Amino acid sequence: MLRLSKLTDYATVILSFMAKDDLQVHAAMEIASVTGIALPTVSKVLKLLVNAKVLISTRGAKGGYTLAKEPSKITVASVISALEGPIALTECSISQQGCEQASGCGIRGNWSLINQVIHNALESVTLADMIKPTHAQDVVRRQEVLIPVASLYR
Amino acid sequence: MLRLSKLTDYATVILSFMAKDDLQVHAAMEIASVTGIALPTVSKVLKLLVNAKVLISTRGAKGGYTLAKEPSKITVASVISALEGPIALTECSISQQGCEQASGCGIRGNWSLINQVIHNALESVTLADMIKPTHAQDVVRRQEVLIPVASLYR
DNA sequence: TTATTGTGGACCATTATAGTACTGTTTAAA
DNA sequence: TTTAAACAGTACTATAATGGTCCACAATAA
Repeated sequence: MLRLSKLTDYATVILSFMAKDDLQVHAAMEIASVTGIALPTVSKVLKLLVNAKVLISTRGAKGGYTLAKEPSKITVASVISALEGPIALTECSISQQGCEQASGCGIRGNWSLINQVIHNALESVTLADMIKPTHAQDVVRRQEVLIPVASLYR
Repeated sequence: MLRLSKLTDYATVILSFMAKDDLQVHAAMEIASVTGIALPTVSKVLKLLVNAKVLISTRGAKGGYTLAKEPSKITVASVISALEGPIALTECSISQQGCEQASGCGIRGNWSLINQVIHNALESVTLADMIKPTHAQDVVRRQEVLIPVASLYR
């Protein structure tokens, strides 16, 4: 369904929480309790975000995670690719290998065009955009009770 | 990986074949042998495309499938949603139900914006666009050997 | 009436995903 | 120097989604 994974969804929730007080160090435990996502799962997501250089980690006591850049420089595209690998709708868009062989297939070239459009769309939205309210109604609703993300998936 | 399913990929291959001689009726068997996709799988895809009103089917002997509209009026978005359901990146974009409850979550409103952008991108590309060569190099390569799609997935 | 062709549903094997656990490494602080 | 806090890496399991196949049924042209 052209859907992104739960982990990616979690990542956006986690990052938007961290973006609220940029620069501050957050431990995995803290993030888990605030977001309502289980600790091991939070850990997994954070690790992936560190590998993708979206976050910076500090080991040891008083350690934790910080944003690697300011929210306005973290793109949605980078978050998605951190969690799900390269953004590419079709198999052949990733491995040029397979595509070369099936070069007779005219369509495949055009998929890359579509990929480009989508990638641009995701590249143009940043974490800073994600945390600011879009619609008037959302502003109103923001004052309501905050429900843990995990409860959505049940 | 934000990837669309194999079946969707097959659908584009099948549709692009059918678009070459619009109006003509093609039996599932014929399509299977031309594309190199197994007959049962082709059938499955065709059935879904009929349900989504992308194709029209004729039963009985000499029956088969035809495009329901001209290629320039069949959008990539309609093909994708035929195979994979509604195009929506996040869970809450589909079921307003769950989203209402978690209205405190500020991010979710912004996902719908991204969804919109992507949907528009996919809506703007038609089957007619898919079958015409995009890049100069593709035109050259088009003369090479044609390899069945199925072989890409192995 | 018969052969041909699509329809609908059910089914199973394979793979991907989500979630968890465990062991190791680093470092602040006592 | 020791200890506890916190991240790192890897491996594992259960569940769900996907891909692929098959069969009994319905429709239609010859």
